[in-house]
Amino acid sequence: MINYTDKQFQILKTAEELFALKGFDGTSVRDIADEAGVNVSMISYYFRSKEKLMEALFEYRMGHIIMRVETLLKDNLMGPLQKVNVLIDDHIERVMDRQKFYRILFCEQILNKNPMIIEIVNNYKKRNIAIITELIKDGQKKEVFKKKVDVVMMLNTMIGTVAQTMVSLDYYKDAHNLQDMPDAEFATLVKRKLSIHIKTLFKAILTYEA
Amino acid sequence: MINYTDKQFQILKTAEELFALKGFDGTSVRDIADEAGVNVSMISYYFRSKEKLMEALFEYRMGHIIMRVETLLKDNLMGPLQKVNVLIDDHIERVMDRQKFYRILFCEQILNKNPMIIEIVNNYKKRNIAIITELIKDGQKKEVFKKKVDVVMMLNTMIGTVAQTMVSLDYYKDAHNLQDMPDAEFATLVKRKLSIHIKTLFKAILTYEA
Amino acid sequence: MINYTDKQFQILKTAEELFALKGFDGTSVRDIADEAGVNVSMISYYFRSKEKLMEALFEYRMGHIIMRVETLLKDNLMGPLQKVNVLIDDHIERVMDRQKFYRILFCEQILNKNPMIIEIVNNYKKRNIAIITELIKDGQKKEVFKKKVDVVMMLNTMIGTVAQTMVSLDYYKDAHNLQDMPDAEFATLVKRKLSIHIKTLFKAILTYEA
Amino acid sequence: MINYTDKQFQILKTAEELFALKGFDGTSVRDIADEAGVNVSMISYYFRSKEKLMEALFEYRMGHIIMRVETLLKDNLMGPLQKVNVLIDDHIERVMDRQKFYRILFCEQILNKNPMIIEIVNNYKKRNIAIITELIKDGQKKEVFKKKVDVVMMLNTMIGTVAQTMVSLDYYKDAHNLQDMPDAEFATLVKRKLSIHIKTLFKAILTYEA
DNA sequence: CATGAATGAGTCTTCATTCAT
DNA sequence: AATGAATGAAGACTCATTCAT
Repeated sequence: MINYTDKQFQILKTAEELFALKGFDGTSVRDIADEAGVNVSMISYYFRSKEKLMEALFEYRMGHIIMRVETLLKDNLMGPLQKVNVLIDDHIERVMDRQKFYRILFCEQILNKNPMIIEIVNNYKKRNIAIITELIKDGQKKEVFKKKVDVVMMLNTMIGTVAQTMVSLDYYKDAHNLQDMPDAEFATLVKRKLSIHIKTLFKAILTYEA
Repeated sequence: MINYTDKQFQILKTAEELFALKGFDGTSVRDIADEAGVNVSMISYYFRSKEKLMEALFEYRMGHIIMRVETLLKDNLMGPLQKVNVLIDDHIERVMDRQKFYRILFCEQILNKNPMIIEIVNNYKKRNIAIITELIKDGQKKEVFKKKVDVVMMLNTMIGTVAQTMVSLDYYKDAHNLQDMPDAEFATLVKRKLSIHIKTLFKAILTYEA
Repeated sequence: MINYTDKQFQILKTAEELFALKGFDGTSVRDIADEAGVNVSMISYYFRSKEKLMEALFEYRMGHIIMRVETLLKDNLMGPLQKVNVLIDDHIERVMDRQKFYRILFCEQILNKNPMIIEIVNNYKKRNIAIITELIKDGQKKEVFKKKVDVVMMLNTMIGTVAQTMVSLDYYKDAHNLQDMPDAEFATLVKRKLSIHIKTLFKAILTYEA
Repeated sequence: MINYTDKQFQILKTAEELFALKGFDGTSVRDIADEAGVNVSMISYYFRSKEKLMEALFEYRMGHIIMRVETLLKDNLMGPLQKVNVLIDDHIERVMDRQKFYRILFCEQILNKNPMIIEIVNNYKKRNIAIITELIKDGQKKEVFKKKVDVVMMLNTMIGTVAQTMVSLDYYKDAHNLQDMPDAEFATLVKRKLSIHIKTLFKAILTYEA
């Protein structure tokens, strides 16, 4: 994990903002430099190229994410379902709190142009699947979970539902006339809705007999 | 619905291909022209601008989509759950068969730069919600569905799960060592998996008492 | 003098309008075609090229002008000063009534890119000088005009004053709060002002002893 | 008043040259760049756009002009007519010495497309009228000038005569077989002719009783 | 005779990057 | 270490004209 100076971090943050807003190709290094209040040449100087800047952003954000997940499941006091629920909340929390970055992530995943980023994303996915698989096997052994569970689909539902909810936030706000609700309150509302919804889904897949 | 000449359609198709692959801003009109085997100026000539080309693509694809949905639910022989299942299969079918277009759609939805496209998408979403809401009310009246159903979340799950599955296809293929499976067969496999998965989820939300 | 069909004349008229408004290079053949309600290819078809269209316009307008001047001075009942005054009024009338064309003419004269047009203009100027010189010599013989008269400067004053007045019309209207005066009335007003002004100037140069 | 670097000034000068020769729309930024010996992108880099380059040129030249006029009339030793004469000579000098710029100015005035330039020109005109009006009122108070004077027409005559003379220089040279006269000498000749001519005109309008 | 489709050269501008300092 | 100037390549788009029908 590289330690960035204030200026470097400022660039990174601005890049995240603009990439999320206008896409990688829709954002010029000049845009970033202007918005960040630094000279254009600084970007090449610090990050080598626009592409490497993007990769630096991914490394920075993904690094932080992975570290958080690690410790979460070592707890021995929680049951399997409880752990799954924690995982769900953790994911919701993470995505909703880092919406800008996740917008970039989803876009990049769709286009999958940059192989370096694809690899980062795939590694992350692999880890997640491994962890969840482990968890579920444990739950099956303890006979809390049913035998046939499609982990990949389950994850796709979690990730996809949260993503789709995130990109529809504006629409949701408009549709429910919540324009005046404070952002923080609205975020909490959505998170709670998501949490209940996905937990219900997962419980259905994992525990009920079809 | 405009009738396109062969050449115009060729451009439209190529644009879809490249936009899906490299994004709107990552694709130059020259790329499209070269790939489509036409002169660069033809694009401006036929579609006025790169942006209008994109919009033309959206109008073309969305027009076709909307027409299909319309007739689907007028059938009176099917029960509410059956209709929901038909809707799910229709959505899966549509997205998986038009992956390129849906990649563009998801990207645009994330970035939401072009207001004209946002409107098209929102209208589509509004229609879908209206249709499903109608369907569910009918099911509730007939006492097949439970009382409290969050339609928006349900749709987000359907759309999100399919989307997430689509963008993970490569990963999925690799993870399951299915590189040698013929594309058509693989597509059928994924569609079936998705169908079962989402139907299970929906049945749980709609019918089981929590 | 070529006889133009309705369509050809329509093009010619539209070209005059647009050349006067946006200059030759600022006007595209497509602009002209659209405004004239004809197909783009018609312009090349009828006039060979954009440049030839301009030349056709000049031939058409200049031809008409020359014809009018010709007969004006054969009258034997008018004295020399009276004839000069008629010439002044004729010039004012012509320029003010064909402002669009004269805008093009002045611009082309300033830039003098097209040699063919320069020649047309120079021929016209030569004729004017010849006629006036003749007139003045006659006046000098009759001892109505003083001996030393700079014909070229005199003409420059007439042409220049009218031109400068024409291009300043908008400013003039604004400066004198005449925005509400009907166009025809305003035109008459300006013409009268110009007429008196230039006649006064010419009388001073031609008759008074300095 | 911006201070331009050598390179920027070189571009400005070349632009003036080419705009005067081929008009604004007839001159491409590539023309300017090539002629000025700089990279094409430098023009956008320094001046933002071709249009802004034109405006920069106008600001530069008009700024210099206005500064000169300012001090001219504060002199208390000259009489009103003398001051008018100084003004005439100043105008002649200015236009003849900056022919290129004034060609552009006249063209722009004719087409009046760029509102920013129109404003600059109108302001200049307003100032001139104000100054001259002041001068003439003074002359009337001192009973050197007659009561009724049309200041606007007077200015139109001065400006128009000089302009018309300038654009006819080539013709004039040819007509009088002065092709061999050195440029400087020819310029002096024309300036003197113009000076005498316009002073005569103005004296007639201002002092003689009609 | 008249025209809609088509084109390649050209338009201005912006791009990410490099260079000299 | 940091930066303002500079650049060539590429961006989308418009141009006047031609050609097949």
